[in-house]
Parts: sequence; C-alpha cells; structure tokens
Amino acid sequence: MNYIEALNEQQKKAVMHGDGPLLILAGAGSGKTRVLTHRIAYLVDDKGVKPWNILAITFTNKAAKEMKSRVVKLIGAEGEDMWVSTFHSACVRILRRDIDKLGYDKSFVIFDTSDQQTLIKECLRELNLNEKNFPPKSVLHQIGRAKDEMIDPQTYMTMYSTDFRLGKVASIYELYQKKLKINNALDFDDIIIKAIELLTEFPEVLGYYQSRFRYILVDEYQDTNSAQFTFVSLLSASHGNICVVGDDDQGIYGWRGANIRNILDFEREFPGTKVIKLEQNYRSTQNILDAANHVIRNNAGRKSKKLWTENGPGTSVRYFCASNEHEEAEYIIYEINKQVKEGIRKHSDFAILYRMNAQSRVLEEGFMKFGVPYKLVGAQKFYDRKEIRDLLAYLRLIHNPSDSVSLRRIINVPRRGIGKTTIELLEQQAAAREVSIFSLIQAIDSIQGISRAAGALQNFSSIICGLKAVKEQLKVSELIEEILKRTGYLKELEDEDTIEALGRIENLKEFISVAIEFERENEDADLGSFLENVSLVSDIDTLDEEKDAVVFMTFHSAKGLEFPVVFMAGMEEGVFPGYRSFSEEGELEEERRLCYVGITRAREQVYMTGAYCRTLFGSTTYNNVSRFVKELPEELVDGLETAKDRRDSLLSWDSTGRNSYSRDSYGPTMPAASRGMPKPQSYGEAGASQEPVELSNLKTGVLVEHKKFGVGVITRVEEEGDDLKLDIAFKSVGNKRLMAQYAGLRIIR
DNA sequence: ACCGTCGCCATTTTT
DNA sequence: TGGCGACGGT
Repeated sequence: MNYIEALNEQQKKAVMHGDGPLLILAGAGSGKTRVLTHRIAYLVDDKGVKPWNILAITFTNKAAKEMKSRVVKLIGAEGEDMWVSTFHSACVRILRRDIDKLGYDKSFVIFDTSDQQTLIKECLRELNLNEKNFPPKSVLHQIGRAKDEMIDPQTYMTMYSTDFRLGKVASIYELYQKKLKINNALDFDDIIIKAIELLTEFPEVLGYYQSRFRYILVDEYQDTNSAQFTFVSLLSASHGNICVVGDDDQGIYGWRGANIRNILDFEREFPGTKVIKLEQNYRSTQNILDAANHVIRNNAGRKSKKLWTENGPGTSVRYFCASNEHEEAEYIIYEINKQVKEGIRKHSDFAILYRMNAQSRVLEEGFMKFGVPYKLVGAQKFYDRKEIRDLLAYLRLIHNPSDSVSLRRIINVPRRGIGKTTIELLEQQAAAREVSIFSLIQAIDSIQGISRAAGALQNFSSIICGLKAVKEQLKVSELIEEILKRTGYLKELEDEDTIEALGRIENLKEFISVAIEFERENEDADLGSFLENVSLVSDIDTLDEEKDAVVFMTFHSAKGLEFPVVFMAGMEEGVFPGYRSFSEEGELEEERRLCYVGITRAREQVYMTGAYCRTLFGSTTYNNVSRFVKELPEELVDGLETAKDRRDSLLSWDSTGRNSYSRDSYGPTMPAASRGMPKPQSYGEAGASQEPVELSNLKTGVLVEHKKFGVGVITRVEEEGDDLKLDIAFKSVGNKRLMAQYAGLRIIR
C-alpha cells in the first residue's frame, strides 16, 4: 500500500477506516475522489474484500466511469467487477432483474420529463381539470417532491384532503401512477422508489443485495434525497458498512428534493458513525479560497469547517461589468484570447459558468463570431429534436407495446390518416378498459365506432408487429434503418426536399451512428439497454476533455469539476441569484452555495462578469451587481471601482443613445479590448484578398474550409435573418455551429 | 384530416 | 424569445 504515503493524516484515517458507518465531510478540492478510490483499493488489497462486494454511488455516469478507471489503475483489472454507478443506473439494474415481482414487465421504459408532461396532460383531460389552474409543470413538480419523500398517492390524499387544490393534485398523482403502470413505464423518481419497494416487499431480494454489497460508498451525499437515503440504508442495514462523502456547503439540489438533513443527521441515523473532516484544499489558491469562504459565511446553519491550503495567494478575483450581455461575452473572449496568445494557457483551461442555459446563446454567438473553439455542456438539444424523438418513440413502442405515450406520438407520423377523433376514441376506450392503446388496436373489431380509420389502424398495427418480429435478429442500428424504411418516415423527408428535411435526415443518420457506437462499446447491446442508455446518460457524461475548447456550462453541471480559470457570467441580482430566490431565505442560501461551488471550481483564477443592461426572454432589464460580488472583501477583488465609474459614465451615455451596442463599438467602452481582440472582419469580408462566400452556395453536403477548424462538411443549413446558420462537421474538431457571414468559409466543392 | 396563423404564456437548475 | 394550444380555413 505505498500509495497511502501520499495522503495527509485525515485522508489516511478515512481511507483506513475499518467497518461501520463513516461520514467524510470533504471541503471543495480536498481530494475526496482520491480518498474514495484509495479507500476502495485499501478494502480490496488490505482487507481482502472482493471488488464485487463493493457498491459505489456517484452523481453522474461520467464520475462513475472515472472512479472505476482510477480504481482499476490502483488495484488492477479485478476492479472491473465493482458496481460503480449513479443511483438511477444501480436501481435500474436491480429492477431489470426482478421488476416482474412488482407486476411490471421487464421491458419497462423510462419516461423523461416531456413524456411525464404528456401523461399529466392526459390525466388533466380525463379528470376535467384545466391546464391553467393546474399547470402540468408545477403539478409534476409537486408530485416529484412527494415521490422524493416517498409519499404515495393515498397518503398524499389523506394529508391534503382538506385542501381543494392539493386534493386535486392528489387525484392527478393517483391517476398518473396508474397510467405509468399501464404504460409499463417508470419516471425518474419511480426508478428509486420501485427499487425500494422491491427490497422491502421481497426480503429474499434484499438479502441477496445485502450480502452482495458488503461495502457501500456514496459520493456527493449532500445531494441525495430521502428515497435515496432509504435505498442505501436498506442495503447497509445488515452490516452498517456505509461510507458517505459530502459537503453541506455544496448542496445545490434542494429544488430536486435533495435533503440536506441526510448529511446533517447522518450521525444520528447511523449510531457509532466515525466523522472525518477533510479541510486541506489542494486545488485552489489562497485568494480563491478566501473569496469562497467570504461568500459562504453568509449562510446560517452549516457544519463548521475551515478550508486552508498550502498553495500561494495567487491573483485576485477579477470583476468586470459590461454594458450589455454581448459586451460581456466579448470581454470574456478578449481575456481568453489574451492568455492563449501569450502562450500561458490553452482554450480548454477555461470554463464559463452561468446560472441559466439561456445565457449560453449570446456567448455562443460571440465565440462563433471570433472563431474561438468552445464546447457546450447541457442544453441536450440532440435528443429533443422532433425527428429523434419520433424515432425513439418507434423504438420504445417496439420494445414496450404498452407505451401509449410513444404510440400516440407516432401513430400518425408519417401521416397515415389516423386523426384526432380516432385517437381520442382509442384513448377513451383504452382508459375505460385500463389497457394500452396498442393492445386495443390488436383487437380492432371490439372497438365501437371505428369506421374509416380501421384500415389505417390495421396497417399501422401490422407495421409495428412486423418490426417487433424482426427486432431480435437485428442490431439496434439495423432496426432503426428498418423503421425508417418500413414506416416511410425517411421517404417522407426525402420527398419534402427542403433544407430543413435534409437536416433532419442528417440528424437521423447521426443517431444511427450513436447506435453503432453503442454497439461497439457494449457487447450485449440489445434494444432495452440502448433505450436505457439514452434515458440515463446526460450531456456531461460525454464531455470530451481531450478537445481543446472553452467549456460552457451551468453552475450545476460544473459540480465536481475543476478548471485553471473560471468565468462566472451574469453576476447580477435577478440572474444570479435568480429573482425567484429572493422571496425565501432557504432558496437564497442555495444560490449562495451554488456560487460557492462556482468559485471553488477554479484552480488559479476567477473572473466574475455581469452586464449593466441585459436582454433575456425578450425583455430588457437593468440589474444591480450580484450580492455575491459584494460579499467579497474589497482587497480580494480587482475591478470593482472601475465598474462603478463605468456604470456612471454609461448612465450618462444612455441618454445620448451612444451606448447602444454595435459590432465595433466596444472601443470607447472597452479601451483595452480594441488591441488584442481579433476583429470579426478578419474572418469575413474585410480580408480584402478573400471574397465573401455566396450564401446560396452553402448547402447540405458542401465541403468547406474554415481558417481555424480546417475541412468540414455542412450537415445542416438554417436561415437566420439575412444570414445562414450552418452546422458543420469538421474532420479535426467535430461538429460546430457557425454563422455563414462570419465564418470566413471557402468552398472546396 | 390537415395546415397555418394568431396570441398567449412563463421564463432555472437535471438524474 | 419561442413553445404551445386554440381556432379557422382548405
């Protein structure tokens, strides 16, 4: 165990703790992943624990993969036999084995948020409730919170029977669960809850997993909810070998039902708990830690903790207030370019963090304009595209014919003459008989009132049955091709012959390559595991760290990551902290923790930026500087004074109209920027020698060359104003979205 | 049955 | 801004 030597005293204690509950309070950057991986290695190497007797839970699949590979490095290939996964993946794996005991079919599917909404709307219709009074989103949220607390519909009803609204929510909840069951589907919350149900109702199943998982480790414990707590409690009940790692200051998922008390009350829940605090930070400079500490100290009721480091003081936090969000983006680009040009950093050393995904658009535009490579995490657009969702609906229906939500999505896509009235009729009769729509169609003669559409239904049913019949012999990618062919989906797009349709075809092709990729990585890649993967894998899991590009993501996604330089954008009251956190102290504290997470992602440098005037969701606001910036002591921040001066001068400019943003107006407002900043013209028309490309020549399939990204092929063209938005697949850097005017493209053929 | 248009709406974070 | 439902014309 020579690797123990490199650890500090506290870390060693945590790693070498024997049996029994262990709570590790690990400050940001204190090496908790290291402690976890080493502890696993210690258990295997020194205590003779078998890897398959260990269950480690992480927050994302990416973290799981990483942890596993780090353990394998320490103890060798037998580490592969460990279960390292998220709560959801672990529970799905358990359910795949035994869910039939709960009356579900093993081919169950996972409903995502939009499936959930569809189902809620259906419930509302059936209960004659109005979407205005019961907005699906908020109803869904309330149901979700109930599920996090493991409150079932009946209990919910008795809890709120005196409240008219909540009483109705209870009945929606009840119907919603019933419908999920009929669809043979689980939503995200159900995944955990049904696993718990399985463990509690079937002692032999519980016994199996208790003896299988003799050591349980949970990362990011501050973000677990009550159901997840119950899950690990059950599994560890027989041996008490549960080790959790967390930081109450980094709890940022309260809105999703994460229960901070899981960590605060851990010692009470597990008597005899050994508590170890990791307070030495190895990641950041002293200034960054001071900044973080000054912010977080404004929160009440935390476990006491004082982070320290042996690193040097480093530079101050830099604050910059731009006149608007476009200039904010340009400031960021300018600072990044400067450091890259000096050769002290590469693009991938930078991360831009923001509160809302909506903020990324302006940043993207700026980065495209100046040709700075970036990678966007989140905003999971790909799977949300219509054609992809349609295709997934086919796949899901073939896999699980009970899935009426998917069926309804594609029963008339492409159009086959099954209209609204027919669908409503089917829906009603299916609901009345409590069967799935597909099984109803199978017995088509028993449906009353079907006249014209009967043939069309027959036709639809035989297409699906035909595909079901071949799904076993085909690989998923081949099945997709069959679907596109047999349903006429592809043909319809081809006949349309528009730019948009071509783009959709490209997307479908890309989806096929996703499937092929999946088949390559997984030996036993059947349809079920493919669908499961699509449901549970998030965007951050596929974050490619090799690529040299600036990373954009939300503060939430940044959890657990670190970067040399971090930009925190949109540091304004109303944006961060967000306006709806103002009303409640608890929510404000969560925003503050989020800020703390943001600051502590940085190793060497933190920038905070904001805009004097910001247009968001179509309306323009003038926000004050974020209170989080003001919570920093002056000596730790650079730029506060100048920001105030700027603001004063901007105010006077406003009245003269000189403040309006234009492409080359950042000269006066940003003197420094006019020097190192590459002008957009350098890629476009101003390069005198280079003719601007004729926009009409840019079509899907055209091969082009970009100064920076090299050769690529256009995969999608979309009109935007008098410009074209291009998706281009580059050989070297992969997919990029560029504005034709600024991209400075050369057509090869 | 289908398609286009209008006007209303809220508007975070994600497994 | 843009997604969505309601409505009305073909």
